[in-house]
Amino acid sequence: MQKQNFLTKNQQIIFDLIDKSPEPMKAYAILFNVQKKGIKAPLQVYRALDKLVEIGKIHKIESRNAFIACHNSSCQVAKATAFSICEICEKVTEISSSGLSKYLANFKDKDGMKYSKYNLEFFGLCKKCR
Amino acid sequence: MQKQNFLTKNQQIIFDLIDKSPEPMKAYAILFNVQKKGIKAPLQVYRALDKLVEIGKIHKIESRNAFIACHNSSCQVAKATAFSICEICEKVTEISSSGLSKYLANFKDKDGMKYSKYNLEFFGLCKKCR
DNA sequence: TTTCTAATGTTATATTATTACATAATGTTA
DNA sequence: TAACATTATGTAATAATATAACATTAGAAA
Ligand SMILES: [Zn+2]
Ligand SMILES: [Zn+2]
Ligand SMILES: [Zn+2]
Ligand SMILES: [Zn+2]
Repeated sequence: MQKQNFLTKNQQIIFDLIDKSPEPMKAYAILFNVQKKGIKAPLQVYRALDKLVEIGKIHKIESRNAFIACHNSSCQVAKATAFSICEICEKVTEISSSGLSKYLANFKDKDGMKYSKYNLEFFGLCKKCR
Repeated sequence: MQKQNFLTKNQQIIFDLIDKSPEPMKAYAILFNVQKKGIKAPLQVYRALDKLVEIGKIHKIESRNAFIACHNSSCQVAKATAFSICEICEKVTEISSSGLSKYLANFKDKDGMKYSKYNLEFFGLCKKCR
């Protein structure tokens, strides 16, 4: 379940673009690409991005200020995300490891506090770049 | 060892400011604060920040575009960082858990790849805000 | 001293993101 | 249906974050 939200026109246009992209897309690159479809202003892009992030259709790669589509179709990881990022070619892969997500969801800080929301970005070299 | 690098004048001024701050500081807040000390331009701040991050004296909180001093005096975690962030008061605490850092350093992705560099940001409510 | 490198100073500009306000579409309830 | 609330859109302006380019200076090192 989840993720069956209906998207509005702008949200769908922007999601489709990100979903087709082999690499994370930046907001203004998205804007440039959707101008021919009538989305003319940054705010229109950011509003769609905010919503798409909120419902878990896309994720923001914080260290890159870029967005990728979620391909963890089965999960509720909208707010518990992990990625590997290649420092040469900038390829980003979403990690879906139940071991990792369990470990992090059960991690307790020194006050005994647990966190269900987190973002983890691993950096290294991808297969091609090694 | 490490972290015994000598800082230049600008680096020291900016580090001292961040180190005294109880919360993460943003680049332009730093700029505003150090203008009376002769640091007048954004680039001077960003250059010092880049260097301080590189040598591990400070860390960037990617989701907030802000910087905090490292207080893990003993460790080499300049490039393997974890934080908890309060979503109400924005308090940020650096997590130093050898269990967590070992787990992440030994984590293998589905290609068997390990990563010694990572950034993890947990989100939740701090003690005060709960 | 000469040379090399890292750091600095300065201006301009690029990139990323939000505020403010008006309008339209959609959903909910009476 | 009408009335109302909520969400999404359109548009312009601007704020906030970050870098490019180039000249100069300070230190290290040979
Ligand atoms: Zn995902
Ligand atoms: Zn690569
Ligand atoms: Zn640290
Ligand atoms: Zn708090």
